[in-house]
Amino acid sequence: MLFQGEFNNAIDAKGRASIPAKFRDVLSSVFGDERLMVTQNDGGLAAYPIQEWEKVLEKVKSMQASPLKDAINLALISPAVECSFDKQGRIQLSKAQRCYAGLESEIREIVVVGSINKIMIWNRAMHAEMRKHAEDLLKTEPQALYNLGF
Amino acid sequence: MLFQGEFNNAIDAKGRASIPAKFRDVLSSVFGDERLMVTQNDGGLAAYPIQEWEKVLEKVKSMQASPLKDAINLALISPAVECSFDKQGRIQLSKAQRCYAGLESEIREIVVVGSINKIMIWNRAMHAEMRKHAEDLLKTEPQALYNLGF
DNA sequence: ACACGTTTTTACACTTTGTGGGCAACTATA
DNA sequence: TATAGTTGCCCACAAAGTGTAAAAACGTGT
Repeated sequence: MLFQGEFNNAIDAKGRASIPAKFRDVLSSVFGDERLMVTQNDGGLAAYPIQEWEKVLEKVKSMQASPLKDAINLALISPAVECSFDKQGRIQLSKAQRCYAGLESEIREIVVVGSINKIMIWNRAMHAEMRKHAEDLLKTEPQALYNLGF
Repeated sequence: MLFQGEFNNAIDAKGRASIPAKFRDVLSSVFGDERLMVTQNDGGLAAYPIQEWEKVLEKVKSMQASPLKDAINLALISPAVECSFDKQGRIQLSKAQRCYAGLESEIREIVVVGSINKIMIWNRAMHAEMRKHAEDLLKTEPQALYNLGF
């Protein structure tokens, strides 16, 4: 369990998103490298430790050519940008990234979510909606949840 | 029957929730480990002994991909954070957790409820309403209750 | 009902983290 | 070459989290 938990942080007018200190600690202690590869996925931004990103890249490279591989390259690999932290623990998101993730100028509220080997960044309102949908789905499956031990 | 009973405890201004000593005793005597994984569920917070959480995780991991699995990851797994006790028997809840559970700054009153293999934490007012709804439902099923021996 | 030990709450001081703003260097454009 | 926009760096303040101590509340057994 590397990255875990949800954090209600902010993005400032310049597009700098602050990342929880916990996550930075994981980066430097586990990976020894505070850089992140930030790409766009599923309406939000996904930030991978460089090491993890390399692993993903290898796997994609070894796929044989197919429309799926092309789509992965186009939608996930190409948009990825390397980011590092400023002294206040923030990463600078590009305009394209903010645009994709619905983080336009006035919006300050984001959620930073640990997701095992990567860090997700969402517009907070969007994330709340996704969570609501997820919870509605869970409510229709009480038995399944019980069986899983929840 | 591991965790059992309701306790009207408090959460302080910094978001530290005190957990009944009884539950801590169960943690150290049964599990030999006082850490908890605290996640968000159903409007409150659910705290699992690490051992129990691992079991749940294994089961979820072994599910095949599906919308239900995605919902579980989004709503239950990702928000989970490991907590341990301070010297006064309290756990620090994150801002996001308090926000989710309706435990904003001024609210001090919580209920800590034992629920077999996990500990639930609720805003006390919210819990009172849920209980009321539950009781209303029970009134519509007197025969079922009688058959159960109540 | 009382005294004792345990548990819970309150209070305060201190550290860390997060946020906003200013300034200068750099880029791209016209 | 001027201009506007972007990026990085720095500082300072505010908010949040951590730790400790002591008071208050609670429960137990006598």
